Amino acid sequence: MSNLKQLAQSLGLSITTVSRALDGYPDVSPVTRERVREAAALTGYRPNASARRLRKQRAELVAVTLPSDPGHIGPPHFLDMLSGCAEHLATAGLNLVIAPVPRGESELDMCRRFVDGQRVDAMLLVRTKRRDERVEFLQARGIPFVTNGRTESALPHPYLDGDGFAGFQAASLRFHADGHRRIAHIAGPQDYYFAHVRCMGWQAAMEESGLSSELCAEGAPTEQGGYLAALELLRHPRRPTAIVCATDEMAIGALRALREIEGGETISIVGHDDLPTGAYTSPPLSTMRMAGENLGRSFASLLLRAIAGEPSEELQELHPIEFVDRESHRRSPPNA
Amino acid sequence: MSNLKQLAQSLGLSITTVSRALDGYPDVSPVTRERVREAAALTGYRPNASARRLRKQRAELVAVTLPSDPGHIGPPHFLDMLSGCAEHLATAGLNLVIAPVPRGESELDMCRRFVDGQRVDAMLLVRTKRRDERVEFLQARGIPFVTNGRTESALPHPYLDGDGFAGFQAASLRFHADGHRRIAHIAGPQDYYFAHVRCMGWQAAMEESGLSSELCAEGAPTEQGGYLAALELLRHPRRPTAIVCATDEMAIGALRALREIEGGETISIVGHDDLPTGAYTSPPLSTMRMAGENLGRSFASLLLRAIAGEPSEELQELHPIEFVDRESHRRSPPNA
DNA sequence: GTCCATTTCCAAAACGTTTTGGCTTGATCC
DNA sequence: GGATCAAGCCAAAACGTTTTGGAAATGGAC
Repeated sequence: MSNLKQLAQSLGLSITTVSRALDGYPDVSPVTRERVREAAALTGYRPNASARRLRKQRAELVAVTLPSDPGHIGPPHFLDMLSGCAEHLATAGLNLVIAPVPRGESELDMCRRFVDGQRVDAMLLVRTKRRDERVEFLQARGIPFVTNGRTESALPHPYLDGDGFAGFQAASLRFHADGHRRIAHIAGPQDYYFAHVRCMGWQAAMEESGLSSELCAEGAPTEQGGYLAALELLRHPRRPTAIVCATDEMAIGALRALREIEGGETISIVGHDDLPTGAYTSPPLSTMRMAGENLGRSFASLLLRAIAGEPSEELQELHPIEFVDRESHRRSPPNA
Repeated sequence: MSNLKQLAQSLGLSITTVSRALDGYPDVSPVTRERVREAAALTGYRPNASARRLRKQRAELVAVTLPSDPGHIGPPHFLDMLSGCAEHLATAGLNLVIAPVPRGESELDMCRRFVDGQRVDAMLLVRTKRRDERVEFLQARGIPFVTNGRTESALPHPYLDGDGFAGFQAASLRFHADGHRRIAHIAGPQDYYFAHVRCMGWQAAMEESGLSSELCAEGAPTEQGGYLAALELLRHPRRPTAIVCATDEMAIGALRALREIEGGETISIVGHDDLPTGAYTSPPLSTMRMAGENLGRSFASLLLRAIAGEPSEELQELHPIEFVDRESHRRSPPNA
């Protein structure tokens, strides 16, 4: 509506003075400062965002790219995370834009568009792959970014991740300690870092316990993927007595498979993500979760510090994994 | 990186010509146009977003405000919807920013901030209440917007909604036709339009069938809310034999209550939203859903048409509700 | 050769802010 | 009384685009 020029004219002051008064510069007398502020509040003046952005050479925007597999963008609580992130970014005057990748375009193209048009000050990357071309691109361009999940990039970069290796190792060892000797893993697609590292954690536990690593089935990171993978495992001549699932969604699909197969209810299972729904499945799903609350806020904080120029090495958070014990991890103990 | 001036200089042309060549104006000769385009593609030139926005007086942004109840922002597939919306908006050069409402601030304040700073060209409102101050504000300001869900506003405004009344009426009548005579409703908070209208649909069916409307319990629109409401209903001296739940999340909570109570497994239940998880509950949850695919795209389309100035009356979509029959709606038929 | 129309290009203004580098004014100091 | 200084204000430039209103060159008609 109103702009600085009109406000200045109505006050009989220059644009400069009004601008500086509102920004609290010391070279404006307290009395004029107050006068300006009152007038601004009265007319509901707010600086034009585009103009400020142009002048300050900052987009005041952070983008997060969303993979566009229909139906499954990360875990359902992902939006909560984004929301928390956006909320914290807003306190620094930044807004979060969501940028789904249209079919036929790569996530890299998306990044390029945002970066080259100077549309964003930083980017948030999710679903990192072990070798992630987005990371390489942004590193080359020198654009601040934070990833949700690590990568195998040669150069260090800011990330926030859970220690999936330790988590899945511990979960598998727990099953071993409970007497299980045939412990299976339902793995996610191995080009994703998180899926790979969880699988490695399970494998390490198997080796450590002297157990076989043959009971591993890979599937899509969805209920359907978990369901199919579980069916595959259950076809094995010597069935597993416990299953460690890469995600809760996969675990929920696996639970369905267990219900459909005779004797399936005696098989223990554990997932990862702590989906709200997990408490309401039958049996209630035992699971794991990244420790720490309000992770969105942590992402925002990392982003802001990356924008401020802090070195990448200091912007890496590896959170421990904690167990959420419900019932599915201790069904009838194995007697074989 | 590079800007129009540099590009123009390197080509020995004026800024004007380069700009118009890239925009395909007819007063640039085909040969120079090609020359310019090649150079632009080569250097990866993209116009500075802020500058264009300032000059064109458009923010190229649409905001969606997110209520900040921790843990529950609409149904889990909400992000899919937003993603679809953002994707379609992007084809028109608009980006979608998510704007969670910080504690201590109202959704109205958020709207005001975005609108007065000319940060957005339009807004998307979710979780509409029957009387919604955001709607009133935006109408007064003349800012384009679309709501997810109707309101009781005096003036018409663009919306996209499911016909909850008809859906819940039909679901309740189906139970009646199946022989149920004690049909309960688990309702959401009644100041939300969707919750209110679903409750009304159930009530209408009760009247139509000559049944009592006493079996109604209200709760928070979460698993927990549904769980508690179900427990309340089951304490009634003459239990319901069927329950119509305002949302799937509430229905999933209610299912848990049914499992905990003796004889609960004979009670039929139906939800609304068609959450992916519903197919994996025990029993698989029968539910309802708004007809139409890619609703996000519909939202985007409505937004674009609202920005283009189409009258509100033509931007109202009321989608029918369709049933998704799984198992929970036909447990052992009532014999009382 | 003159005139007109068409093609092709461009200088300058505008969008609304922030920031630089002053300019006045009045007080203080010697 | 002149030099010095601080306080308070401001004109103008800059950010990078789009758009307006021509200007120069070309070609054709007479």
